[in-house]
Amino acid sequence: MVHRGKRELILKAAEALFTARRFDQVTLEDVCEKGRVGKGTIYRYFRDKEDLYAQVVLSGLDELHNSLEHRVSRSTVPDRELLAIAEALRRSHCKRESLFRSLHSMWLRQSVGRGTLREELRARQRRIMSLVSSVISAGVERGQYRRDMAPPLAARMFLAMAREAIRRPDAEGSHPVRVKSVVALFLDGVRKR
Amino acid sequence: MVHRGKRELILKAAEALFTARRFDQVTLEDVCEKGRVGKGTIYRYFRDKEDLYAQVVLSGLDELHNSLEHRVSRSTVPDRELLAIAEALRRSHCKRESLFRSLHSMWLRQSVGRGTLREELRARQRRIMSLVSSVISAGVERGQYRRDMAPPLAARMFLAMAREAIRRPDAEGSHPVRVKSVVALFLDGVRKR
Amino acid sequence: MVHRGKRELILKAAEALFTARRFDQVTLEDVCEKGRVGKGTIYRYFRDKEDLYAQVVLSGLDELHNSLEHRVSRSTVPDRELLAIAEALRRSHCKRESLFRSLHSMWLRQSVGRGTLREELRARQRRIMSLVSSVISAGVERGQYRRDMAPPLAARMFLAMAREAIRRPDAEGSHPVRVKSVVALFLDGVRKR
Amino acid sequence: MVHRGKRELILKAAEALFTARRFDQVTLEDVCEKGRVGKGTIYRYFRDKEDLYAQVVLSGLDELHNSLEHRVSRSTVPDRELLAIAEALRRSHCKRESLFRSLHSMWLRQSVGRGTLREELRARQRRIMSLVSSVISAGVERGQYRRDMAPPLAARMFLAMAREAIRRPDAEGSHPVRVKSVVALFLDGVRKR
DNA sequence: TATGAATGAGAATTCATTCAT
DNA sequence: GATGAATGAATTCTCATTCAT
Repeated sequence: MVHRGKRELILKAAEALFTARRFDQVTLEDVCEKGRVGKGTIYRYFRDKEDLYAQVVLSGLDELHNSLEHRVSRSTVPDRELLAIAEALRRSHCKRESLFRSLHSMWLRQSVGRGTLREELRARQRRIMSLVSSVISAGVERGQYRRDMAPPLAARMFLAMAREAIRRPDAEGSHPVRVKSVVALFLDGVRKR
Repeated sequence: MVHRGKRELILKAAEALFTARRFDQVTLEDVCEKGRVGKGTIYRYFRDKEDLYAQVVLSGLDELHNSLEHRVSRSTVPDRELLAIAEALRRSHCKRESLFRSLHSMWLRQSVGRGTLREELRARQRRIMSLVSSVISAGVERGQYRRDMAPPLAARMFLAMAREAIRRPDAEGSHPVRVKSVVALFLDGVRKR
Repeated sequence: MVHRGKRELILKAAEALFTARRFDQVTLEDVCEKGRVGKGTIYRYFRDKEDLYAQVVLSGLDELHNSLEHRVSRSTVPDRELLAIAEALRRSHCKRESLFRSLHSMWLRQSVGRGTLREELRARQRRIMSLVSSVISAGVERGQYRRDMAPPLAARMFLAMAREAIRRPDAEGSHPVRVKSVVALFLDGVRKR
Repeated sequence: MVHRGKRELILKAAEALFTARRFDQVTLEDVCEKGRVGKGTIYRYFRDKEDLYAQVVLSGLDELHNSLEHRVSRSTVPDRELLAIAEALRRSHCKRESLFRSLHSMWLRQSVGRGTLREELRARQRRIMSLVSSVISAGVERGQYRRDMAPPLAARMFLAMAREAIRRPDAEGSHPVRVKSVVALFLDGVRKR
């Protein structure tokens, strides 16, 4: 952390705060204090509070996407790739504990940003989605996965499960174990044969 | 809708608004207008804005739980019960379109309520969770479901998937169809045999 | 306390509260609770909160005046009468501990009531004043008191001293003793002869 | 009055207003207007309205104390010092007409401030009291004043009389004259010899 | 007459945003 | 560029007052 631009400093501080608390419970003064910058400085890098919030989310999604893409591009066995993705999500989660939960909740809440921003957010989400979807498609094409399960829907389910498995509260087993169980569940279901 | 207590009126109005917008984007004046009550009336029934918010969430979770419990208690075939639950979730969603998404995002965000309220919220979530969990347990005991999949974890996955399937944006297929697909996925996984 | 009219009930409750706290720190709800009456009832007997306040003050001054008048009319030795008045003030103080301080502070603060009320208040104060003043005048006429000390001014001083001697905080000696000292001071001053 | 800190500006404005009207009859908007500052500025210097009120009182007492101390330290004849104090009180009164009455009424009313503030207020009052008390003690030690009159009690009486003499309403004689009469009364009493 | 639920005007307070330094 | 004191628009919240029962 030799030298980081003010913008980055603010972004980090805001990320930590927006994740821990609600939008209205984070004041720009909080951000300044945490980021060790003056109040006016924020306005040099971000249009307003809303913009800062959006940038936090976007940068988080970008980072997540990069981390996933990196994993996926290597292996070519779908099962393994899915496990790798789940693992990547888990690591990303551990590294940025806080943001993850925040992203998740923003993922749902449509009310982030107005106009263009909203669209950009959607685009990032779709990008991640289709990355997973493409892995499943590959599995279907190779004849390993069921043809009657639409890959985009399956991808959404996969991500939903992965996220849920990673979230903290009072769940059984350690993270890595749960992640493995979940991938297994996704692959074979709960029903006995 | 002959006569409904003011409290209920306020709750309904607040539910609609809090779901559509962020906490800070809903003013109490909005709630008054929508609920056709005076500004002060809110404070007769709720300690403050924060409390109103919490009550909205709690009442939503209660309603959901009741709806699910009603479904579960009849059938005794786990597969069918799971489908029934998914259906109940879907209907609950359609009936209270808005709240559902809100609940979902609050489910994640830890920042609802301080002290007791937080605990109460947790309790409701767990109650719903264990309802589903018990259905899966029954399946395991009957030898229909895999023994190596912990029911509580499976239940969480099931709910995560169901929620995700029900959420609106740009997904393929109609709701009922997606719900069925998802239950199928949960039961048998994506892998071919 | 066989039966007391609602008006009296409210007055008593208000007196206790207005004395203990600032005008704005007493809500009509407090008064209702203490007086065991409904909120609307207050408005049957008093125009508004301001009026209630004024009535509390006026009734307190009336009671004080009656108590003093009673004492004065008997004795005819000014010295003794002054002592009697001081004693009466002290008793009145003990009996209605709270009101006394309140009266005292209202005595000063001009901001009680608007228009007629203000005048009425002044009238009561003057009535008490002149009662004491007449005692002093009598002393002057009898040649016992100095002719160069205007009775009205002396009366004001006497009351100011008496009040101060009676007020609570951290003063030396018991009440009765202090009262006696003060009358002595008023009669002969601090200077040695 | 080239440049005065905002804090001072606010304090002056508040002092004038709080003295003329009751606490609840002074709005912060009034203070802003009078002080020519923005509404938010008040909150940079004072925790809340209550705090502003308390600071007004404390600063008033401080100023009064300084003014008295200045007078007392010069002369060494008790009689003259008492007259000087009374004069100082009168001037302080004329200079800050309004505050004086306010101070007086707060002096009595216990309901200023909670916790520490209350204590601070008491401390200032005692400081002024003991300043006067020390002058009287000196008189006693020099054999000029009666030994049977406790200086602290006498001091309280002196201040009570001085205050009363200075207060406006409908009193006979000009201020300076009344002040002199009062000191005379304090020194020699009303009784003829 | 008595009541207290309902009301909304009005005040305190907060905090994003600006701008002189 | 960076800063943070100053601002006031916007919001929450209180509570005197009304009025249907």
